[in-house]
Formats: sequence, C-alpha cells, structure tokens
Amino acid sequence: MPTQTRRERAREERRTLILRAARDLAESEGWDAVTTRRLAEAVDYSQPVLYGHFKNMDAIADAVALEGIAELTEVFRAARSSATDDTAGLRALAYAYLEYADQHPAVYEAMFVRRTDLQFGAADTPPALTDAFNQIRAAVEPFATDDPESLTEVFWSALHGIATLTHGRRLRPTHRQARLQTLVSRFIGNK
Amino acid sequence: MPTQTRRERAREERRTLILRAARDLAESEGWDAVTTRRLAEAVDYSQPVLYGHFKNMDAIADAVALEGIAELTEVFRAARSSATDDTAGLRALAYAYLEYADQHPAVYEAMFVRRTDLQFGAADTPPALTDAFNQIRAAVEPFATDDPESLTEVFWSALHGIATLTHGRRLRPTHRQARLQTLVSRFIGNK
DNA sequence: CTAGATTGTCTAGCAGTGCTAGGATTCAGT
DNA sequence: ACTGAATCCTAGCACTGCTAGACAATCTAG
Repeated sequence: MPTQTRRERAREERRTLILRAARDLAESEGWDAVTTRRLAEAVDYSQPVLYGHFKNMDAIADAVALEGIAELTEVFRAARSSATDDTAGLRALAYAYLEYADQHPAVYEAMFVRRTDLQFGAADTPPALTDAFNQIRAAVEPFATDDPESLTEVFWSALHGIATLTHGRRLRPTHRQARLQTLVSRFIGNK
Repeated sequence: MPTQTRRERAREERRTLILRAARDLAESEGWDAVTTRRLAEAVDYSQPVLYGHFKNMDAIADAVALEGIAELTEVFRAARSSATDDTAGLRALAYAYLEYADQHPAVYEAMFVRRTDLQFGAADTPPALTDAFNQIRAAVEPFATDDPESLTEVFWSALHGIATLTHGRRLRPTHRQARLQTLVSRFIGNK
C-alpha cells in the first residue's frame, strides 16, 4: 500500500515539525510560551492537530526531552573520545555537560527539571536514557573504589546542581571554570 | 495611634494566614494547585485581597521560600552543633539538607527550583539567604584547600542535584545512604 | 465514474487560569 | 448622625489546555 506509506510519512514529517517548533519556541521564549495556540500557529495547523500526534502538551515536552538526551549522549561520546586519559575524559564530559545545559536551557529543562512521565530507573526506561547514564558511568568508573553506580549518581547530581543553580542565577555567574575544576579534582580522588 | 496598630496587626496576621495556606496547599497538592481562587477560598477572602498583600502569585511563592530558608538555616545550625568533629559536621549538614528537601518538597521547590525574583549573589540579597549559605560554607571550609567559596558552591550543587533528581524520580529510590556517604567521602578528601 | 466510508481538519466552546476595574460596604473621626 | 477613607467583593478580560461536532478531502469498492 503505497498510499498508506505516503500518509504515514507525511504524518511523521508533521510530527517532527511540531517538535521542532516546540523546541525553538521553548528555547527562544521559555516553556511558558509553548502554548497549544502558539504552537499550532507556528506549524500552521489548528490546535486539535497537535492532539492527533501527542496525548497532551507534556508529551510534547517529553518528546523534546528524549531527542535532547540522544543528542547529549552523542556530545558525551565526542567529548570522551577526544580525551587521552581517564582524568581528561572525566573533565571533558563534565565540561560538555555544563556547556550543553548552558546552550540549550529549554531542552535541558525538559530532560531533567520538568515533571516528566519518562521512566528513569525502571524496566521500560527508553534506551536513550540508559545510554546517556552509561556514558557518565564509564567516565566516572575509573575513579570508583567500591560502588560505581552511586558514584555516578552523585557525580551526575553535582553536574545537574551546578547547571540548574547557575541557570537560576543562584550561583555566582563567574567562577564557572573554578567550579568545574573543584568538582573534578574532588572526584578523581587522591592520585 | 492604637487604631493604626490594630489594623496593621490584623493585616500582618492575614498575611501570614495567606502564606500558611499557600504553603499547606503546595505541600499537599503541589504548586500547580495553588491558584488565586483556591487560595482565596482557603483564607475565606476573595482573590483581590491577595493582591493587597502580594504583587502577584510568584511573590507569594517567594515569601514562602524566604520563610523556608530561615527554617533551613536553623536546621543546619542544629545539625552542626550536635556534631563532634568537622567530618561529622559535614555529614550532619548534608543529611539534614536532604532530609529537609524530602520532607518539605514544595517549600524546597520554591526556594531552589522555581523561578524567583530573589537575588542570590547580589548586594540586596536577603540576610536569610547569606546566612544559609554561610552555614554550608562553614561546614565545608575545613576541607578546602584553596577556594572555599567555589567548594561550597559545588557541595551545595551536589546536594541540590541529589535532592531534585531524587524527587523527580530520576535516581534510584534506594541507595540514599550510599549517595550521602559517597558525596561526603569525596569531599573530605584524603585525610 | 460514481457512491459510500474513512480520514483529516477546523470552528466553536468549556472550564479553568492570573489579574484588575468599579461599585458596594464598612469603618473612623468629628 | 455625617462625611471621608479604608476595605472588600462582584464581574469581567484575556489567556490557558483540551474536546465535541461539523465539515471537507480522500480513498475504496462497485
């Protein structure tokens, strides 16, 4: 059925169009500005069309989040592959993380700040999520003494805390490099 | 002017009544449930009364946040004072922080997650904020090698990350103790 | 090529949101 | 009791997410 295929392809294209518009709008004016009406206007359809693709607005944000996590995983891979040793790898990953959060604040918010229906530590966790976590874990593992899983969670938490508190203007806007340096040196331990 | 005083006292009482209702509602049903109508109904006044006390809804959340920060500072003080050495002090503060975040998630959200107009690192920062930060700093300082300010920011960030990622179900619900242990041991350094 | 069924899309509307203008009411001082 | 001020509420605006029902386009079958 070529007809069916063409239709489905059109549907798929429109879906990505919606996601693209949502992401652009969120990055330029924040998630508060991503309303059904403005989003519908951006893709040049009426609001009900959005609900033919997504259950509700939150599902749109979740979809953007999933895209972002896949992106972030790639960023991690690139950062780590350009490092020559474990310490440089950890530093590169940390730097890349904070850089991504800084340059895509809305996507970052969708991934790790907004309430989400995405399952993180469960059986039906999307592969993209575990991939990203495993990248952090691989970078951290060389410095673990006993419990690499917990160490990964703590290292990620520290990065997440720095990213969000910086974005919320709760940390000094300066000293970004100093914080990164401090964080990494505390985690590589005495060596 | 006794009249003026009585009126002002009544105003003050109503202000705290509003804050109390907002906090209770936020803790029991989340900040999304804190709407002008529901809040007005809770204090048995009409919506416009709220605007006689606060500029807008965000200002109410900010006021709740300020109260919470004062509370948190006291919690810090109590935790540290019951510790016998620096390591125990750091551990007690970290434990108290995560405990507070866990037991008052809505207040925590108002303090450190929601967008806020509160100035954190500026000249007109409310004293309560700097007090709280200084408590963390005092607990961290014994373990600083060069830059205690940055170390404090990073330690706070790690706590904040753990608190928010746990609350958002992005970390394993178990291993709370392990994460705390890992965090503290990485920060006390090799000693 | 046409009739009927299926899809797709839009208009209009509901219940809820933050916030405010204007009028009604209560209160204080004389 | 009267006047001016302080206080409070009703009603409403422009917005939100979301959906029912009408309409149009497209595909399927004879």
